[in-house]
Amino acid sequence: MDAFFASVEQASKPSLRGKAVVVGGLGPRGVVATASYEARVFGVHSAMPMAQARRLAPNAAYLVPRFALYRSISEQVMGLLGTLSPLVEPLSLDEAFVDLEAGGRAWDERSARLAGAKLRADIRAVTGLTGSVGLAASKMLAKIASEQAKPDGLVLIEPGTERALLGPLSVRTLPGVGPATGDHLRRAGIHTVDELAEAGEDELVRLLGKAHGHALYAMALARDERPVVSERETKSVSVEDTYDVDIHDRVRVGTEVRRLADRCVSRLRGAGLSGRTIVLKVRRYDFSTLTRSETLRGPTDDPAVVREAAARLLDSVDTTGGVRLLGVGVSGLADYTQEDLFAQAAGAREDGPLLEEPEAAPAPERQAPAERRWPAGHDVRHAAYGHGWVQGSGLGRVTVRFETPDSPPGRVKTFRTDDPALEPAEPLPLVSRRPGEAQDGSAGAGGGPSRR
DNA sequence: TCTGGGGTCCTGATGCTA
DNA sequence: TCTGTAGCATCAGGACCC
Repeated sequence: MDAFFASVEQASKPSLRGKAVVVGGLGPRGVVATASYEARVFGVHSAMPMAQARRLAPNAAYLVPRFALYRSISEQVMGLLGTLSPLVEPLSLDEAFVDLEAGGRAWDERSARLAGAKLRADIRAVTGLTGSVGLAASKMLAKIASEQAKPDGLVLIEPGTERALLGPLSVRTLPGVGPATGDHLRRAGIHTVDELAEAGEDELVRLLGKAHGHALYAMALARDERPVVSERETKSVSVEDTYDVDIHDRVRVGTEVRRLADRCVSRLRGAGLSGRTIVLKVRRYDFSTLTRSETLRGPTDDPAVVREAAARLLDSVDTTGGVRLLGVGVSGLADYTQEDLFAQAAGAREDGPLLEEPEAAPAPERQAPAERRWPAGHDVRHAAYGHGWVQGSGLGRVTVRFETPDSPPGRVKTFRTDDPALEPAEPLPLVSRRPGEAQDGSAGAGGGPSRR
């Protein structure tokens, strides 16, 4: 999907269509999750600090992500992919590989193109959004093709042309080559995929280590035999919070770690999992990050056990100077719990039950005391004016634009934050459905094989 | 007012055990 | 019984991805 989060926001808010939209954390330490193509013109891109984005594009709309909405749209799109093949490998909410051969939907260039074009039309019909399709003989090449296809396009890499196409591209084009590896290779005089291939396997292994060296050499020769895997087991579950202001108080650090442990266990249990290894993550005031872990005798999903382990790990960490981030994770997962953990839990169990927290609970320092919160971009309903979304709030006022996905751009009104006529609302569907129409979007989808 | 959150995979050091 | 070693598990950190 193209600029997925920002596109969803533009589809649901007519006044933002064609405008620069930036979705991400709005706190002092937020970063950009997605920028619309209009915002990218100003140099705004993913992972950029929000403060920098605001300097570059002061007039853009800044919105917080609405993951529940994105997830529901993602499910519609994945449903469409599922009609193409039993082998669909989601990479994220907005990306997936599809093995079209396994679905019997494509057998040559023409049928593949047809399938890809139909898929793009179906995505647009069902979600109102644009998606790009990369068609190729391997996952690596399909991924590169889809990057080239964005936005709103389709690119097919013909068999036999792969090496000629890859050769002149930057090594950074290859999946798995990030800033560090890119720098490493540049210092060795390797800039392009051709130069990577010329360097030879032994040299790449020497430079980058065994696994990365072999893998990169194979990719440079356009060799990628990795299959599309539809079922992937979760390997770890973790939660972390970055605090608006560094925490110096050791007692407070302990409280936050317990809270994170509970949230982590909550997620673990929600997934029906338990785990053996507890991991504590601490990012200090100077951005240095350290992790400490402890492996138990058996898997647990007991909040008291995880809390205790996290507290023990915290004991071994120096937090003087302050911490900006804390995280708790569990790995070594199993889909059962070992009841035989009495010895470990004996001292901890009296700590009481899991403190359930709502998913979007704000960290305490972000929470305005006893005031209703109106996050930018979230939907609201007003008794007199109908459906709208929060354009901004502060100083006891909230500004709302009244419009819906299929209305023209709407008018703006400002209310007191405690106005009883105003209440939070569920997002509306991006594409209005006619009576009797299928909700799952599978009607008419018969797409074809494309790799993604 | 630089630098989120949730993941995966790899590497090297270290210690245990057969 | 002692010693050397191969292999494995654990731990910490780093790179990468979306």
